[in-house]
Amino acid sequence: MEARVVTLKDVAREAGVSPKTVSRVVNDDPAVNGKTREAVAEVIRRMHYVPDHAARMMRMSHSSVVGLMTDAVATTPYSVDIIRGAQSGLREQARTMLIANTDGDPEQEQEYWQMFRAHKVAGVVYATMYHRPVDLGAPDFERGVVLANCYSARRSHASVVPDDEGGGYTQARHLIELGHRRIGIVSLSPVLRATVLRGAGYRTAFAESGLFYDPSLDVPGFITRQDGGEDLVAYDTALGLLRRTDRPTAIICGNDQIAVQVYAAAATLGLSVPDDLSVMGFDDMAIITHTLKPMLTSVALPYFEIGRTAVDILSRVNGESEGPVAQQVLVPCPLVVRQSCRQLV
Amino acid sequence: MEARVVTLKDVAREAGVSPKTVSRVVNDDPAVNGKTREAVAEVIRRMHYVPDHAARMMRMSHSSVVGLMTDAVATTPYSVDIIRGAQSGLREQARTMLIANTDGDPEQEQEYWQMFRAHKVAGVVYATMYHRPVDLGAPDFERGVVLANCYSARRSHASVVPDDEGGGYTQARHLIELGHRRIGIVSLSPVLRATVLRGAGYRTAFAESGLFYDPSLDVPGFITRQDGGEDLVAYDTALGLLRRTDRPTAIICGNDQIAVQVYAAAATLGLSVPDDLSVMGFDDMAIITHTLKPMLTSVALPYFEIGRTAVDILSRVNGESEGPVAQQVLVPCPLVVRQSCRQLV
DNA sequence: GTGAAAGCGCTAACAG
DNA sequence: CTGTTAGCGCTTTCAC
Repeated sequence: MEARVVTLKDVAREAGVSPKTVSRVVNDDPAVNGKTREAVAEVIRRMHYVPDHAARMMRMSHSSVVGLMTDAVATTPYSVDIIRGAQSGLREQARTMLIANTDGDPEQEQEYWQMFRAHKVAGVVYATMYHRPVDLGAPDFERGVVLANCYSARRSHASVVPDDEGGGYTQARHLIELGHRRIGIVSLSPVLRATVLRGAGYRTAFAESGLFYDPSLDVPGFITRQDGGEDLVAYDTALGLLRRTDRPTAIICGNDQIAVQVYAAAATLGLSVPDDLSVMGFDDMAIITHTLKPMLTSVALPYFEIGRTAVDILSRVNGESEGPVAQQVLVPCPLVVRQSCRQLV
Repeated sequence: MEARVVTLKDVAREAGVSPKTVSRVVNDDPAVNGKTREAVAEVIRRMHYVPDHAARMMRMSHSSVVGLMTDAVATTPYSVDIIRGAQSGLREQARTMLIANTDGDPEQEQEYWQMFRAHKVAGVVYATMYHRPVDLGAPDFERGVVLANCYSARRSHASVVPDDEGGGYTQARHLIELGHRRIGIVSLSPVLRATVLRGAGYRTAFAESGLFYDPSLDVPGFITRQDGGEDLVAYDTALGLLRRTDRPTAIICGNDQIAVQVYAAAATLGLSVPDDLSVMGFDDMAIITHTLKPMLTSVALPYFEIGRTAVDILSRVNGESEGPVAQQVLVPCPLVVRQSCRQLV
């Protein structure tokens, strides 16, 4: 059954035209007679002809494939949506995606850069699990590179990151609008960029409303150990916050996982969410937000949009589309209101 | 700076040998003098030569790229590990992966099959989010196809699926070994294959130990609506179970999300886990198992292994490696013991 | 509008 | 052990 794959030539012979004409039809070259085009298209369909990507790529010396390099994105529930977003954008551009997961290993990363070069990929989206600065291992990569969820401290590459500061602002602002004046914060590890940026957002929102930012109400939910591991301490720190005589009426969480701990701490003290305590999450992970009772109000990390935007920018970087090249894009983090925050009378 | 890419010929000229010799070095053909090889390798390194994948592929008429088609795997926290596993296997085979996410849309799937053909992929791993039967849209696809987390009812393709029955057995067995005799079950939607298979596992374990399987102790945690959506009813059904005068000493959950609800129901009734109630999860999703207090004992869905095994089988299906072709592979679901199940005295 | 010729970068098949 | 020749399937260039 080793049926030879049908080629351009086969189609040409069958259709009684030259290979070049078939090529023109395949590539939507307008310089083909309408009738000829139809006839050829018919033969193509009938013979199930599919253009050989390799041959085409060789001739055109670049591919319609985009490389996606990730440290652990494909690996984590948090950020897979970057991939989906990228895919969605590429589909519209009739391109496809070669995926490389480095697990954070520089050696693997080096290998994959090589591979991307070998494949002559049209560009690379470099995505990270955490929002952080990166220093690319392949400064000599010829094609466009766009960073997703990370950025180049030296600004050597375009990047797309979540607007963490805006997200923090949104968290605080929503609670303030609901009438809360005494707001606790259980944040992510202080070593994370997100923590710093969101902190700035909280402060702006507080200041706007004449609220005093009280550092003693801002406690860590995770602590990064020397060895790089993380300890989830949110239950205890939240408990501390809630045991105060002047306990906050609302708590802003660094992520939804922390919110779970805050719920638990509240339950331990017999406090009800949202009656006695409003809780605001971050990330909007469905698996948590929908599982908690009451369902968690959260600010979403727009991973899909990030992936999507990254490939859009990529096509511009490579000069294949119109518009100015955006060096840094901040994607907004939208508020998703559910039942964990209540209006204070 | 539009520096032309360095080719085999360039390297050959520079090294003073024929192109074919360079080709031999690149491909580790033993028929090359050690000294020549060293010299050529040196030039390759110096000139940053990377073999052109397209040209190579064209000549060899098949690619080193494997296609991964998924409905929503890349999309969900549950099953991304299939991708990681596949990637890990491919890396060892020095291959790479083209990824296609159909979002369950048959039209997209059709498009992507075309694309895989155009790329002359060496084979395709077809992965689904849920363990379920599939009917492939591309019966005429020439290369090997291996199903991951799904299977062909007509047995037309090799498949790799989790051993749900064994997993159910493991859940029940562990509790029985801890001395539990009265075991409740809060399962996934009864329409799911996993539910049926695990049910068989429970029964086997019960029967083995002379335990009576009481249907009234087996309640749904999710209910599938007519429109295909799912309602999480585990909190209420678990409450029902725990309010019985002859309440179970342990509950087996259909997944970790259900376990969260069971914890909540127990808390509502003032029951402590694991002192008053042992809870057994399924899936072993770190984000849940580690967040719950006490941490959840669960049976893992071996997604990584499934992806990994799928590409291993693929290389055999294509006759590129030794060993008999396995038509159906059941990957075991290992028990992960944490603190939510206790020994009954 | 259409076709003929050339060649992209590589490797299979054969010589030497 | 090494080199030569040919050609994979397509697109570019330039004729017609």
